[in-house]
Amino acid sequence: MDAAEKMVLERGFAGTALDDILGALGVTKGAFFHHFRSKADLGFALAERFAERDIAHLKKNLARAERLSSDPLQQILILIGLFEEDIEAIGDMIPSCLFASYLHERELFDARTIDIIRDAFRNWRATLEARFAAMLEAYPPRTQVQPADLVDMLLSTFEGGMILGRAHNDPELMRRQLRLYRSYLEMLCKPVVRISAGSRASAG
Amino acid sequence: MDAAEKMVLERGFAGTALDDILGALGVTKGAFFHHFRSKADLGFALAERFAERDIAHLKKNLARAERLSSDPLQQILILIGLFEEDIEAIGDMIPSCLFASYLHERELFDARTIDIIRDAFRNWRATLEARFAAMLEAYPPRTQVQPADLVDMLLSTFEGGMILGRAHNDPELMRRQLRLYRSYLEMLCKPVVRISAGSRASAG
Amino acid sequence: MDAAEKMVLERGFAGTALDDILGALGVTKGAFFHHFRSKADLGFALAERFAERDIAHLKKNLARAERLSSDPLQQILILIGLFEEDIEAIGDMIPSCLFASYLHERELFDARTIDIIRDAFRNWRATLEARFAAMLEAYPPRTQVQPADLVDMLLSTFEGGMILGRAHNDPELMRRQLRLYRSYLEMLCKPVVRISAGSRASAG
Amino acid sequence: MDAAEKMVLERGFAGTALDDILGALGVTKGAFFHHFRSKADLGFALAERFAERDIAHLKKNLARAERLSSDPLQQILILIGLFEEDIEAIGDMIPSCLFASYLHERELFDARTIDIIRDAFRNWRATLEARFAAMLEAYPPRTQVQPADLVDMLLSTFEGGMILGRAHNDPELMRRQLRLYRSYLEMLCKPVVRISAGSRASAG
DNA sequence: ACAAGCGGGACTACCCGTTGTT
DNA sequence: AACAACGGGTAGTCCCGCTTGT
Repeated sequence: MDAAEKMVLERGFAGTALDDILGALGVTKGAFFHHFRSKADLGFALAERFAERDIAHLKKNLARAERLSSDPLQQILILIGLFEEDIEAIGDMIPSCLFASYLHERELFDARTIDIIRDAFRNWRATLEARFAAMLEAYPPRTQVQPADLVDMLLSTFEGGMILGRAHNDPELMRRQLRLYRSYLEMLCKPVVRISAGSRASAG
Repeated sequence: MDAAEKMVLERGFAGTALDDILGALGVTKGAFFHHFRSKADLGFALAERFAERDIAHLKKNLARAERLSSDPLQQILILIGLFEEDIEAIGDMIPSCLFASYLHERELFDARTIDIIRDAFRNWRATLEARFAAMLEAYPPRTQVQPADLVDMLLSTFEGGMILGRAHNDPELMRRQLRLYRSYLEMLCKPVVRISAGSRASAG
Repeated sequence: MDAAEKMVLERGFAGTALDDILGALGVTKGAFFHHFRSKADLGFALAERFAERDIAHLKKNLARAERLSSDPLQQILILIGLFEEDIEAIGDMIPSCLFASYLHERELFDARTIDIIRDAFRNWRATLEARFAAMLEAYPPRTQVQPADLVDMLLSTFEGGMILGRAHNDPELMRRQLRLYRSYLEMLCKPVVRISAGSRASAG
Repeated sequence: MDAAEKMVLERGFAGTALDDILGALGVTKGAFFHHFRSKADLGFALAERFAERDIAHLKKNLARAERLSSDPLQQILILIGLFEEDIEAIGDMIPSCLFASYLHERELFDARTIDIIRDAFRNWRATLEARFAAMLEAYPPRTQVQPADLVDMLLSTFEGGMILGRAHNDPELMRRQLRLYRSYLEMLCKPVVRISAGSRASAG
């Protein structure tokens, strides 16, 4: 199933033949069709599994961040940092998102599968929106922003970063984008300090 | 060819049968294979065309932005605003990027086609990096940032915004993200307002 | 598979559509491609099978000839006679050689398939050369000849005879050629009769 | 047209696409179909041309042989020698016979084209049979043979030699077979001369 | 629960011949 | 006389899912 996911991420769902997956795994058709009703069913299961792992990953890092700090801003900054670490951990491989892949072949999937994807993204929002709201509450932003948009911006940084990373074949690219996003949040939430002369804040 | 692109964007390349494209256009296979050596050849031509239009679109908006202001920061802010307008103009349809689609089926394409994509992204960098550098020169940023990363962040906002927009079926999403990106640049480059009372920055 | 061979022998490999073969056999394409990777693979299998039968046929007749006589010359003459009988047995049908057919479409086949053919011909040489050498040893020939060339001459008589037989639509033609070949060997190996005046040898 | 013939000899007629021939020649379809009604028509024309050249080649060498000697046996031996020379002249290339090629795809051709081939072979017989008869008349053979069979044997040596030559990729093979054939004729026709002791005839 | 083989259809590619134009 | 473009049909390949047997 990991193998299936990997192949789908490299070739797309339609571009991955069942025979290829099964051949690579040494599984026969008979075995496959015992567990899945159809290829679309496998697609659905892959999406479900990906969504579960995805949200579990988020939850895990979030829990760690919350243990490491009780400050709403710090929690979020740490969360992003943890994601950066995770990406670094996988080395030179550029991660890829099954959801993005599916969305580029949207018409091939039934509504059920697409719902999984939408729910997954909503789950991120549901999980993080309150945290971002708390952060904005605690650190009034210089610009008025919606917590939901900040969550989307994080997800967008993931999705966009993966695509750009693949295009440039640069595993570091996404981490740089995440750092940029983090510095954005810091800047957004850091109160202006200057008294008189035009000194300038320098974020770390 | 527009039709072909549209179908590929909805179903992916492998998921789009030649018959579907040709049937929709009323073209016969004989005619098609007279002009293209293979389906992959069509894929290449689509990528080429998309890259040309993509960069032409950037150049056009960039030229307009440079006519509207001579300030480096303003030019970039206007540029982003023009993109927002363009997105608004297409209404409820959520735009999609052929490059992202191809990258999700990367193994199906030959190196030549993938090169087109990488070159297109490099072209954005090459075109905008100097402008962002000029902007940072004129408006020293609060945080040290690389111009190239800011360009990537713009592209990432496009790519990520399209994916999220599709996931939520929300045509407005990407515009909100672009506005967020714009406000980020403003914040980054706007000199610190000098008030009196000694508030304090707390960096992480 | 017999049907496939027959059709290929009448129309050539490229000239024989898979549909024709499958249609004649009542086999579906799905079934076919389950057993063969490609049409070329069928071509290879046909060549292999033909080579096996070919050499088995030779070996069988050779064994029979060796049982029927212990004289090296007689063994070879008998061998040729057995081939004549076999040809006669198939009646009015003119035999045809898959190898010759393939060699006339050589560029369509991969090296692997062509190797099968070359090996088959070498197999004839390897099997018969020693016998011909023994024959020449026992019956010093009037003219110096190489055993390998005599083997080739036998094969050439087969190949050429089949082609001429087809051209003239004359099933007897090859048998006449084989008889000619046999009489040549007899003449070559029969010691000169010593009489007095210029009498003449008359072989049967 | 030479190019067409060459391609057909390497790939067979069905295996040679019109587009390939035309592409190799830089000719367009329009031009082709002005001169030929169909591909089959080209096939016919190729056969005709090949037959003409073939018989012209025979006639030319025969005329030369007849100028070089007035003895019927010598004429034939010289004729064969001239063919050997011609084969040697083309170097390492192994000649191939369009007729044999066509006969291996017989069902693809109409009767008209096959007739060309049969007539060509008959033409050889018609041209040479009388000469062989004269030879046998002048030099009573040791074995009773039909002149027509000796002609066929010559043709068979050509056809078989070409096939074997290709199989072994040995340009010399056919020449060795022709020499063997020549020595056969010499042996067949040379009167036995010995008076007493068991000397032996040596052909040259 | 799994394995092997098969069926039928769809897909890409190709190929011969034609058509309208120059 | 020649050409570019095209049409219609077919060839080979593949692929999903079903059937049958263990």
